[in-house]
Amino acid sequence: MSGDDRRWVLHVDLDQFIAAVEVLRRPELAGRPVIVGGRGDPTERAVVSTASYEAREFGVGSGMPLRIAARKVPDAVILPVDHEAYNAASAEVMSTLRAQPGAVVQVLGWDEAFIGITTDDPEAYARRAQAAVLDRTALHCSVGIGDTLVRAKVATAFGKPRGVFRLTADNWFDVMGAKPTIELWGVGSKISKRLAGLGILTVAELASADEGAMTAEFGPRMGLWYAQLGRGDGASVVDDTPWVPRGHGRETTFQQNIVERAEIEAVAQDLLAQVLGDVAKEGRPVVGLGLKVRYAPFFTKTFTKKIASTFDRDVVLAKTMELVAKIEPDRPIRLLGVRAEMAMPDDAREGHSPTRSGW
DNA sequence: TCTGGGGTCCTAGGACCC
DNA sequence: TCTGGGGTCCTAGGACCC
Repeated sequence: MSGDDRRWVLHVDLDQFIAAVEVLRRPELAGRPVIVGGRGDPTERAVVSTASYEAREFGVGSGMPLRIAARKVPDAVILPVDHEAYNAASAEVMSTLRAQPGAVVQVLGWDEAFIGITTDDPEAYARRAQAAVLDRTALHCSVGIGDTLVRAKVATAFGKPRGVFRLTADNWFDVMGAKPTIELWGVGSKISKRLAGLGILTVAELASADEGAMTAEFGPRMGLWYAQLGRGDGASVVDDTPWVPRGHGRETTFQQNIVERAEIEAVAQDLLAQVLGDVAKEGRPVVGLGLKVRYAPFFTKTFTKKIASTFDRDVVLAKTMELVAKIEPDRPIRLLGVRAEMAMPDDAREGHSPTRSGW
């Protein structure tokens, strides 16, 4: 250990993770445009989960309707989503990261994680982590290095693919200051438009935005949060406290819109049974229910209901059907979703497990 | 061109109580 | 009569992320 040891946040992000996992088990696909989404049938209602870099050249990206993606890349290989395969690959990646010396690992999703470390050479540490992941899983990743979680997360994009990039208070404004606000993590199309309405177009402008104007527009919490985001400031401690899920939900989009009451009720019961299966694994009681309805062509409505804490399936079913009864009759729906909120254990009170507002 | 599925967190506004 | 004030809980919806 030298006197230059400092705490760093690393953000590790696998490159085209889902497509890469598919290519690994089907090596003949290497170099071809691969698109993974839905059940792999581009005539169905579904969207792209991940496209390989070869497919991205044609303008295909995550979230795009599969139908459109197939049209853009006529000779693409289109594959169904295989959760089990990605779970297994993800578990190997995360265990490799946890095995790095001194690493505190906070998993963000299938294909990304923060690592908290103390070192005098974060780039060297990042390169060793990349090599370890490649050696163990044959998957490539990019690493962002930062002095806060936000800066590390944003840095990763500049390291892609297979690279390393460092973003700290020293170079944040040089790198990000002139960029549009939508490039920040947590600012999407809606918020960036509202910011533009306040005359805030760039990250630098957001960083120095008037606090009063921000809280007036977005509320006391989010207003200050967005301004902080513009500065890249915020938490710098990686938290490896195990995640405690707040609830579980299932939803399904119908290939043809449905309207029959009996059919809607049957689907709701089926979704609820799946949800309760997931909930049962947690061994925690249900304290709330939610029903999501997307009326055709595209208008979403949600109904929620708090209930007395219960494990009783009949009670939960009856309460769910009360929500189903609120669905407008004779109006075609394209999506139905059911969600159950669970009681939080005492040791996972607010502030204990990580939350976005803590970043 | 037509928009999945699984999540989290925040806010506005109404209901209700004292 | 132009109709308090504060607090809490609940519902619905918005926004974002992977």
